Amino acid sequence: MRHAVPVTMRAGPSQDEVRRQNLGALLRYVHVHGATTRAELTGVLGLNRSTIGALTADLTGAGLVSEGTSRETGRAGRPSLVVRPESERVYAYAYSVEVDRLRAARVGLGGVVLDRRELDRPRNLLAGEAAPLLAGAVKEMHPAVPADGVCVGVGVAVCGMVRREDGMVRLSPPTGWVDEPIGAALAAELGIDVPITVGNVADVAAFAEHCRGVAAGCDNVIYLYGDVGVGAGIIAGGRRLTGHGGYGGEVGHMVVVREGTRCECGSRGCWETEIGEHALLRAAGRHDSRGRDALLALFDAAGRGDARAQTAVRRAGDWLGFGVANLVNIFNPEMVIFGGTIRDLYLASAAQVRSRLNSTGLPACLEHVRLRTPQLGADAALVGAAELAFERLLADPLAAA
Amino acid sequence: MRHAVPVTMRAGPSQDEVRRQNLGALLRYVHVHGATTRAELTGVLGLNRSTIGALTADLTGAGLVSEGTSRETGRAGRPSLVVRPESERVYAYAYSVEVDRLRAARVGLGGVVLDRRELDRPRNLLAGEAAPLLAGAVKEMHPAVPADGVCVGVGVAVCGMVRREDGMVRLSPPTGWVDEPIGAALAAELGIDVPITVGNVADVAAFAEHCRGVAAGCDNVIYLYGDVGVGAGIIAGGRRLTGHGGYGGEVGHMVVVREGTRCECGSRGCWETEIGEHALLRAAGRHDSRGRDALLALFDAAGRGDARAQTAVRRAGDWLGFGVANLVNIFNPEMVIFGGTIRDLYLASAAQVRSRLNSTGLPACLEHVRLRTPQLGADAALVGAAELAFERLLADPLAAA
DNA sequence: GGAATACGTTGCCGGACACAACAAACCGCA
DNA sequence: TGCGGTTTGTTGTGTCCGGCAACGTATTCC
Repeated sequence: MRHAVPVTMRAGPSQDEVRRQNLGALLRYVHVHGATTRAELTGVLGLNRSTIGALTADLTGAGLVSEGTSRETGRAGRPSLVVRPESERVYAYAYSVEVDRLRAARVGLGGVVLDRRELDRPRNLLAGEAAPLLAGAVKEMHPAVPADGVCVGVGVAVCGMVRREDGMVRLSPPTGWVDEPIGAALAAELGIDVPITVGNVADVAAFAEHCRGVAAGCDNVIYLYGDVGVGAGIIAGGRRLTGHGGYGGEVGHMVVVREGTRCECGSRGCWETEIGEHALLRAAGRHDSRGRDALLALFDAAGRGDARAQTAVRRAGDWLGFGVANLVNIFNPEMVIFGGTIRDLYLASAAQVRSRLNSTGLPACLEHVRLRTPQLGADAALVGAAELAFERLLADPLAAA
Repeated sequence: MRHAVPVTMRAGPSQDEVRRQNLGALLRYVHVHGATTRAELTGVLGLNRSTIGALTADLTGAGLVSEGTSRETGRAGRPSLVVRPESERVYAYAYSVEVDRLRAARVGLGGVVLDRRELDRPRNLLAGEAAPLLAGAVKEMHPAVPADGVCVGVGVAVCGMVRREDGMVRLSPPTGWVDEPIGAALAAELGIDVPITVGNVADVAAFAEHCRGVAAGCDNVIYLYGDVGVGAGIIAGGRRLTGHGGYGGEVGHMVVVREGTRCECGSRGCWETEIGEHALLRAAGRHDSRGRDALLALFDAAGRGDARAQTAVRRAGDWLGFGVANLVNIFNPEMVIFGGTIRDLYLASAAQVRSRLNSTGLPACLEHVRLRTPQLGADAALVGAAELAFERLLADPLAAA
């Protein structure tokens, strides 16, 4: 008996899909690389001059890009027109829900942060209460939007497990959220009729670094992100690894000590019980402190020679290298990026990380791994969240504009 | 300073690429699903009747498919022509290099094994010596090939880490291979001028199960494969996870016990030191035996109530569930398949596996996971290896034929 | 045996890109 | 300042591909 035939089998693209893809490729290029001459686009996209001309005409007509004369090139020949993204006019709203902060930004096409608001987030603030605050920030930013501005979408970054299909936050120990429908709540609160996409912080930060950060051009990347817990955004074969439900990348709950410390997730010995914020502060005897500042103070103390702090940091660095080695063996990535608090831990214990990585990783997998810290800084989550929204535009520029 | 512009940026497909993709989609469909009526193809591929007609005409002209009248359908109307793959004429050679066996097969388009040879593999047989044997098997099979037969490629499955770019076997503890260029050796030995693709056994078996086995239609799959060691073939987002160099999926060397048993890879406490063949036999006190038969005898003894065997099996089952939980948390797959000796271990200790998986896996990740055993049996590696070779044909049918 | 149904085939159409020819803009040099 | 060389934008033409509609054909049902 033959199994059920899948309803959709990807056939090749039809005529107009070719056009959509080419428009998307052109727009994506100027979105990622900034203003670009038509001559350069011809070379990079491998299309004919006339085709590039037609594509830019379409995009200009839709108000997504504008053309201008280039600065003097110093070379002979007619100067090529420069295509630049309409960063001021075409934008997305980006949110980041963090442990103790709510952040909102208006991000222009091309990845520029045009405007931003930040609020403290009281502990135990649920999605239903956070949504009005976030929507309020947007309303505050609204007057600065040009009259002909067009919002192409909303992206949200949350430090938790997000169901891909509807943006439900299934579990987020740092914020205390369990099954909080932040996507739906925001949709109800914001009047505007644009799609809302929710993603995990580590995922979107990885996405951002892959688009326009250290990992540009790398198709196999693991981005470790630590706040209270530890998560990963994984790029495999150039695409985000989301898993079936959208929960992929929960490396913080990879168990590394069989009957180890109890974890918030209910299991024991998870990786984050060894390299997370709590673990480090506890190991250093600082049971009462918490938060990123406390962690930085700890690293600082270790740097200044505090023996107990040093022991705790080295131990955590060793565990960091251990987990990274496991991930490297599983994924064979080209680059591992240490973000959030993990960045600080890595910088404070690079020797331990490398040592353990080299002893535990398979030689072949270690050959081309580069260990890096993020390039985009604190805005990575916002830029990445906006990137989620822009994806829809880039997939079909004319329809979304 | 802007980073270096990537040399290639995927533009949309050109005109003839559309044709290639549609030809590939049609050929892939009949390759995977067997003989199909043109009417059904019209529905599944979403193309017009006339287009399907033109595509099949092209493929028929290239000798890749043939058309015939269908059996009576019982429905009114003119019966649709049936498109079937030219399984007898279009074929690939598939090899499998296992611990103690060398296997070769001629696999027809559609995935049918047309002919096969098996040889014992003496321990310590290197690639340079294996290649002539494998080539000899092909020469033996040659007389049975029809006069107008066309070989579209060669695929090789090896139980080890394979460099993707050139098919070099970097490390294969079971066979004792280190940096053995099996791809190049086979290319030199076989006179035929066809591309040779080498892959890891677990990878190709996963590929086969994803194409035409239990995992058909599942886009996020982990296929665990055990022989002496343990590896995984991983399908993420519908595509094989190869990693940067091709070494992805080495889950057997995920360390689960920090300073555990020494592993052949040089590290300690790797997962396969707890669930591999050696580990099981050792734990059951059967230090002198080895190989799959010994393992089956062990499971048999456990099933009959042998206390020591039961303890060993349950313990290994628990570790199996433990590692699967880690992988499920990282990948959020839709299905986990237990193949090779891991299949037997799973069947002998399903209760332990599930119990540990449920206690260690994150609830959200466990929601839709299905645990399965392979559907393709012992031929999975050969069929999968052939699939590697067919991939090139399916990507551009007319050029490859 | 005729009506109904479903399918293959053919010719035509519009969309998309490549190509070639021409026009435009810039540089360098005399 | 003027001219050739160079590079690029623009426009018209050609080719390819898939959709569409009309027609012919093969089968079932009544």
